[in-house]
Amino acid sequence: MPQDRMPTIRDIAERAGVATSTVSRALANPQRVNARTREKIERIAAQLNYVPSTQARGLSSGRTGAIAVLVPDVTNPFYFDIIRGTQNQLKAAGYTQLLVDTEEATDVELEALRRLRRTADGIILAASRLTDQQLADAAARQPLVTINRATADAPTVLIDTPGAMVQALEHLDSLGHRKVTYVGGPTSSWSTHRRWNALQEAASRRGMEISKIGPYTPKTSSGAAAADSALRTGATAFIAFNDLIAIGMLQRFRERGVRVPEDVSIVGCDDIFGADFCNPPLTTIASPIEQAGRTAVSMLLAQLDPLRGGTPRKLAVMPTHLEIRSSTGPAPGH
Amino acid sequence: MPQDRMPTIRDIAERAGVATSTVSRALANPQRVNARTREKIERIAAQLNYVPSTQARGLSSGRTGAIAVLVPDVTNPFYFDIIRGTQNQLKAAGYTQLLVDTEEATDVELEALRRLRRTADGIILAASRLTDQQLADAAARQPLVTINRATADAPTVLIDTPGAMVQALEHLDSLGHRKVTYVGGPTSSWSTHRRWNALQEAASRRGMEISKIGPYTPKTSSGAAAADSALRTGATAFIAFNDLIAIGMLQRFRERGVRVPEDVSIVGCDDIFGADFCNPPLTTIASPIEQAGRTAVSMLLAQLDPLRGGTPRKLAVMPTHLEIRSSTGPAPGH
DNA sequence: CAAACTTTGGCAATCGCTTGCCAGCATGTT
DNA sequence: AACATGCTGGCAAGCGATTGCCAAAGTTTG
Repeated sequence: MPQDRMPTIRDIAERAGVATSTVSRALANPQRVNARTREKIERIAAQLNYVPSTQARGLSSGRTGAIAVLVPDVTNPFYFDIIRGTQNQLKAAGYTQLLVDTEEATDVELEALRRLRRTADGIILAASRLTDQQLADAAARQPLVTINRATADAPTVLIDTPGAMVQALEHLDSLGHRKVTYVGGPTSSWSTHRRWNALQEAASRRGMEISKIGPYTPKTSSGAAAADSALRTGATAFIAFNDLIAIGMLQRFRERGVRVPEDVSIVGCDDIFGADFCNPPLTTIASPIEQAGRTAVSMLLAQLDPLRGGTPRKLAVMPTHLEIRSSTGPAPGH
Repeated sequence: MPQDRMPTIRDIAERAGVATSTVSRALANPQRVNARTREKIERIAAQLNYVPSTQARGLSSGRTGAIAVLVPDVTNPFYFDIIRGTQNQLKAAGYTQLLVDTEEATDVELEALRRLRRTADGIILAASRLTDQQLADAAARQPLVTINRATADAPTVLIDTPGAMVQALEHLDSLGHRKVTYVGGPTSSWSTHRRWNALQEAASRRGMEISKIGPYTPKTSSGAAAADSALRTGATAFIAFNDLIAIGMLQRFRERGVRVPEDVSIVGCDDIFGADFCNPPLTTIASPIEQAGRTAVSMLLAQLDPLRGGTPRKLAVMPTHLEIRSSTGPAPGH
């Protein structure tokens, strides 16, 4: 692999008969240099197939040109969409995306944050497992935007799932379900508490009976246990923390011969890839996940150079809606 | 955001009363320095919450500590498993993962490769759309490993899908299908040609009739057109380039009232997330995708420091098998 | 035509860390 | 006792870009 020394601005400078500083300016600051000189330099650069060293540039400028995206689990389709959103927007802005999987673990998250302090210009933190204090510390050290984890210390993108939870409850109510169970996500997840609170309140307002089981890991494989446990609550409808769990439950119900939606109804959350083609297709809370990723990037970039970005928003709330498919139906005996 | 100047080895050196070179060595090359000095330095470093600058380190050492992973489409679940695999292994080896979406476009891929020459220590190129010549050039410039794209110029990880394609054909044959259609992927995809060739050969050996339609974009949304077109071939069984297309076809058949597997059988490829819970569950060619990602990383790292890695392998072939579920059944009238 | 600007390009310091080379000292070897 | 070795740690030269400051040349202006 004979990768001969890469050309530097110095090589260009020599061939062009100018100083390196002129080359640097010609490339980064075109109007600072005479058009003829610039063209000459550009020509030589192209000819040498010159690529500036991000490293060296970063050293003097203090920026790395990279933004890190931290997600709890890269394989969770929910985060795919986030990543797709950030990827798009970052590329458009000329940034590189560093993808980090924090394995749903606080310490991994903290360690990543620490290392990245020098490696990335900013961080997008999806569904952080950190405490308020830890988040505040992190935000004080580096530009940060959180997704689905509100904090006073950093701009946040929230997907308004709780809002649609209420819709889901109404939907179930109108189908005659009086007793509903919420299938909770990981205890460390801020979202699951938020959703449960919204549900509780809405249920009591409508005089519906609601209970909670869990916590469950947000994977389809948790669905079996969740399904069994859910059945024991005696509820006729279940609202799952997310689609992964809901899909897992669907599979388990099928195994056990419990018919959906004839015997029980089930509502998922997120409308991830697969929610529309599982069996039966899942009624779920659809969220503009990808857009959340894009918005997070915008908010972060605005924070990075406040000059251009206008007033940086501190909070963006993404609208959601209930996507009714076939996993919900009339309560038995209705 | 008052991120006060970050501590450097110089700060540590001052407090420890040693030279910066000693600090550098204490941190990077522990046995090169007296134990007492080292401990002192380590203590101060911890106390200052020191994080070395990857940039500066890279400048002098010439390595960036980052590996780029290029995939044609981040939202394709197939690549997500690859990404999960690389992510795991890279983290274990202390590398950072740069994720780049090449948008199934040759020029985006080339440009990314160019930029990354200075930014990453090595590249993992999944399902590259490059020509042999372009690949050879890239491989000559930087350490490179390809996945599902064989080339003589770089180590390669291949998923032996063609092997299992033959199994799939046997399976269909034994169910009485005599006429099969292959639903092809993008023309620029090396894999689709490879699969089609394997199928053609196996079909002629077994005296089965095989035809091809396509190309189709590997998304579920292509499935509708694929399904309609597939039906017109008069075949009773279809083998799709990948699960995404297969799942899209499943949906379309359902819409059109074509029963699977009673009327037609369909085989997917990759066994991605969702293949087991779609309706009906998809018979597909299961591949150890995540392991392919891990293997690619190992091969790349072996290439990066040949000292440790032993003989770097030039080719790894991942075994596959046919996962029979419910989308295949006896041919009509059998 | 001189004073006052502008434009253009070079010099050199700097960013934070690594590393080759050397010197001082403690040990070990004849 | 003289000399070869081995440990440690400091000096200083990079790595490849950016940028403040300055000077020479070119333009405007009064």
